[in-house]
Amino acid sequence: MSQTRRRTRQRDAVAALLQQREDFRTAQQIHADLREAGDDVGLTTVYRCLAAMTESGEVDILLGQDGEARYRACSTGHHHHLVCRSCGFTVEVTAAPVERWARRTAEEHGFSDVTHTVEIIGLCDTCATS
Amino acid sequence: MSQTRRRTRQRDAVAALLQQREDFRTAQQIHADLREAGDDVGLTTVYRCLAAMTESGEVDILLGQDGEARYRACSTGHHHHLVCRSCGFTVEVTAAPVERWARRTAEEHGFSDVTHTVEIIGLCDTCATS
DNA sequence: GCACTACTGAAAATGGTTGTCGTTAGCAGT
DNA sequence: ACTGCTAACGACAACCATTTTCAGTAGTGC
Repeated sequence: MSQTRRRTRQRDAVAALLQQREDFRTAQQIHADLREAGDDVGLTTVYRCLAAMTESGEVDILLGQDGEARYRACSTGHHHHLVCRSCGFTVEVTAAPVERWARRTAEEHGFSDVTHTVEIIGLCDTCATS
Repeated sequence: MSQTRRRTRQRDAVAALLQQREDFRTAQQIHADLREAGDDVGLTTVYRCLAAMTESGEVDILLGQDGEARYRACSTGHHHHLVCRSCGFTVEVTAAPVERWARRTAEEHGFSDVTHTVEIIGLCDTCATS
C-alpha cells in the first residue's frame, strides 16, 4: 500500500532536462539529449519517466501529425499552447473565450463530461524572418 | 503530365462507406467494415484512398491519444468537431469566437502562418444515459 | 483493341511505443 | 551501517499502426 515514489538519478535527469528546455521534444530526442549530456538513461526509462510525469501533471503531451508524442514541462494550471512548427518554441496561453465556447457548445448538443484540445501552430518571429 | 485520377471499385467502396457513416473510424475499422459488407479492399489500398481523400479535402483526420488516426467524410468548409469519446458520434461545429481568439493570440506573440486544432471530446446524450 | 501507366494488395519493412524479466538500488525498519 | 522489500532500471523482444516494395491488374485515352 505504500506507493512511495522513489527518487532516482534517472528521474532527476529527465526532470532537469525538461526544466531547462522550453520547447516540446520527443522521447527519443530527450533520450539523445541526456546521452549527449553524459546522463545516460535507458530509452525505456525515459518513456516511463515521461508517462509518470504526465500522469502527475508535471508535463504536457502534444501528439504531432507525424504520430510522435512530444513532451514539455508546463505550468500546472489549465492552459493551451502556441507552438512554432519549425523550432518547437512554445508559449503557454489561456483562452477564457474558448473555454466558454466549448462548454456552451457541448451543452447545446447534449454532451457531458467534456474536455477539449486547443493548439495553435504557426511560425514564430525568429523562424519567419530567417 | 496527365495525372488522371482513376475511378476504381475500391475508391468508390471506401468513399461510399464514409458517406453513410457519421462517426470517426480508424483505417482498420474501415477495412473490416468493407470486408464485412463483401467489398473486399486491401488494407494498403484503404490507407492509400484515405490519404488521397484527405489531400483533396474530402475527409478529415483526427489523431486520437492512442496513436490511431480516425477518418470521417466531412463538409468541406473550415469547421471543428464535437466527438463522443465512447461511440465516436460526431457533430461538426463552427467557432467564430475561437477563430478570432486564435488569430489575435498568434499576432500578439509574433506568430505568422498559423493554423489551429480545436476538438471537444465528451460523452454524447445516448452514451451518458446507458 | 492497344498501349500506357495508375492502381492494387500480399508480404515485408519501418518506427514509435510498450512489455518482459533478471538486475540494481531507494527507502524504511532494525 | 545492515537487511529486506520492492520500485525502478534497461537491454531486448514484442506490438501494432502505417508505409514501402514490387509484380500483377485494370482504368483511360487513342
